[in-house]
Amino acid sequence: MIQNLTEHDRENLQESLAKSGQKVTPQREAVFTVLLADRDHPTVDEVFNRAREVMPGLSLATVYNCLETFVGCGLVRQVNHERESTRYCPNLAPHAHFRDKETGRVHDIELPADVIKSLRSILPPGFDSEAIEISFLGRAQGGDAHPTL
Amino acid sequence: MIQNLTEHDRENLQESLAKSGQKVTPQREAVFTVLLADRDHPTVDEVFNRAREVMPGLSLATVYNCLETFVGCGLVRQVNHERESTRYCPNLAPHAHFRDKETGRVHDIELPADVIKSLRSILPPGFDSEAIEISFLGRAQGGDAHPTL
DNA sequence: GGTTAGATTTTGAATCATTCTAAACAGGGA
DNA sequence: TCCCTGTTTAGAATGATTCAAAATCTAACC
Ligand SMILES: [Mn+2]
Ligand SMILES: [Mn+2]
Ligand SMILES: [Zn+2]
Ligand SMILES: [Zn+2]
Repeated sequence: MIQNLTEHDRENLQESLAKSGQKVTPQREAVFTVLLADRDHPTVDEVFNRAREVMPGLSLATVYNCLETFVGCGLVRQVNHERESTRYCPNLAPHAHFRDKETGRVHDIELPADVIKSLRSILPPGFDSEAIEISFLGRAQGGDAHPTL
Repeated sequence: MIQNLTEHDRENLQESLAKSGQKVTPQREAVFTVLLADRDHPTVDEVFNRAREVMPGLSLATVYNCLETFVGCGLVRQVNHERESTRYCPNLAPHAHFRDKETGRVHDIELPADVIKSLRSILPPGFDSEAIEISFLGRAQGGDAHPTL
C-alpha cells in the first residue's frame, strides 16, 4: 500500500527540484512516493508497476524521466550490478550495497567515515576521486534486521 | 603490435582451460593474447578489433564466447561501470578500479589486505560476502605511473 | 476567461550490447 | 574414413534504455 509523502518529504522533493528549476508534478510525486515507500532498490519496471497502482495512466518513459531527474537533483542514487537493470536508492547517506546471490535482493550497508578514508588512502598521487562505489556479493542469512528496513 | 604469449602465459591458459575440461584453440589464444598485451580494460569490441588484426576471420560471437569462458575459468575479471559495455581485466590480484571521467580510461588500484579487512568488517552479522567490487570515479592527472602500465 | 510559451508526459520507434539459434567446422579416436 | 563432441560462425532475437515527435499541462499574461 502506497502512503502519501510526509510534509517533510514533499518539501524535500519540492526544494530539490526547484534548485534545478524544475517542478513537482503528480507523476514525479507518485514515483518519489514509491521510492520512499519500500527502500528495496527497485528496478525501473518495479517502480513503474508500483506507481501504476495509484496512477494508472503513468507511462514507462515518464518513470525513466522522473528517475533521471531525481538522480540529477541528487534525490536518489542509481545502483548497478554487472549489467542488470539499474536500481534506484533514496538513501543519501554514504553506504555500500550488498547483493544477496540467492534472493537477488540488495541491502544497504552503512559506510563509516574511517573506512571511506582508508579507501581514499589507497589512491596513488594524482588520482582525485569524487565518488566511490562499493558492492558486496554473497549471502545474507537470517532475518532482515539491517539498515535497509 | 600483438606479441605471442610467453611460455608461462600459454601454460596458464592451457591449465586453466583444462581444469574445466576445455581446450586451447587458436581463437582463445588470440583473444587471451590481446587481453595480456594491453591491460587497458578493453570492451568486447575493442578486443574484437585488436584480435582481428592477427586473425581476420574471427567473429564477434567467438570473442563473447572466449571471454565468457575465461571469466568462468577465473582467467579474467569483468569490469562494469554503470551500464556501459563490459570491460575485461586479466589482473588477478585483488584490486579496485579507477575510472577517469575525462578520458574514460580505467586504472587498476592496488588493494591492500588490511583495507579489504576493514571493508569486510562493516558487514553486519549474517552477511557473508564472497566478492567485493570497488570503483572510484574521478580524474587521474599527470602521467601514467601507476599499476596499470 | 482566454492565449501562449515552456515544461512535461506520452507513444512508439530506434539503439545497441548481449544472448540465442542453428548450421558449419575441426579434430581426435574407433 | 566416419563419428562424436566441442567450437566457431552468421544472423536473428532480446531487452533495457534512449530518442523523437506529438499531445498535454501549467503558469504567466492579457
Ligand atoms: Mn535481508
Ligand atoms: Mn592514467
Ligand atoms: Zn542503497
Ligand atoms: Zn583491473
